[in-house]
Amino acid sequence: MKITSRFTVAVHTLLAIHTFEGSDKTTSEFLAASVNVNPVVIRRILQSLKAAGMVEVRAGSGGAHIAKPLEDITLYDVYRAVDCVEGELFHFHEHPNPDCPVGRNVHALLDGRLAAAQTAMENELRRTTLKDLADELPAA
Amino acid sequence: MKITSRFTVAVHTLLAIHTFEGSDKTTSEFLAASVNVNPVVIRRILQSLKAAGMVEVRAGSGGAHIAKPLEDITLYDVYRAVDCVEGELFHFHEHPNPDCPVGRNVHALLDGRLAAAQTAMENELRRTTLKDLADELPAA
DNA sequence: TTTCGTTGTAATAATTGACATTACAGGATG
DNA sequence: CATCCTGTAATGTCAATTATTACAACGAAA
Repeated sequence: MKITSRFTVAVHTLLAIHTFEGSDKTTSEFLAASVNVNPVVIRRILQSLKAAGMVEVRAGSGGAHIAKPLEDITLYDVYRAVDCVEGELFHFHEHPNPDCPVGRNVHALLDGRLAAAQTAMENELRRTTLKDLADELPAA
Repeated sequence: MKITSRFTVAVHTLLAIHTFEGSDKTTSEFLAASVNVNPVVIRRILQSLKAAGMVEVRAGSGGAHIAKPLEDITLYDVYRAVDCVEGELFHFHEHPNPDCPVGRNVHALLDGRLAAAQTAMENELRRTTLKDLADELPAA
């Protein structure tokens, strides 16, 4: 099982807007060409990013723009914005047998550990900002 | 997107074998009753655990047994054994536009960071052994 | 104000993976 | 050899992802 590509597509999209706004009209179609997905996919992701206050999208005239300094957007923020993982990363089998001492307790035993693992991953995503990435991009 | 429940089912299964072998015949059907899944699911997971040297399963006579000290089995080992995540946790969009400076470079920019996040999660799983869990189980 | 390019969003389909379930051949043991 | 089991293939269902078409609403410019 993999985390949906919405996440990497969203990061890609933000970097592309940053790179091209000013020189090009960053429409969903333009962005879709860089990412190589359907423009509708980009529009939906832009909606999520807009809801998170990261971009501004103009309805009629077209074009998306960065609405927040890149150094204030971490990979974790994007990950959250596009909702890659609803709630828990690990999937529990729902109905262990309550009449079994193991079944009755697995959930409690594991929950904390699994949450810690997920948090460790998420904290690692917090360490990178989009500015870090933009700075490493060769000049357009 | 969630990581398959095979992982938590496998941990549950190992703990159940540990708890009941000696007092009960730990057949796939018996274990399935504790976890509350189909016995075939258990048999398939037992195959993975056997391949990883964690259990021994007897073909004709029935019953699974722990084949390795619980303190030598970490959550990470189980996670690996059942192959929750084939390779990379994060899913990349496969064909970004190579003619775009962003498309050409996103992969390289992100790969290291995403791998670090995944590793952080996996390292956290290494911190818990099945013995830790078994010790916290109320006596059968 | 009409036109034109874009966004926002619904509807639909294709694809994929998980999990359940049935079925049965082939061990092991009394 | 009769009886439990395991090992595994085949099939079905369900949910989530992504692609794609279609179109109403919107904004700016002619």
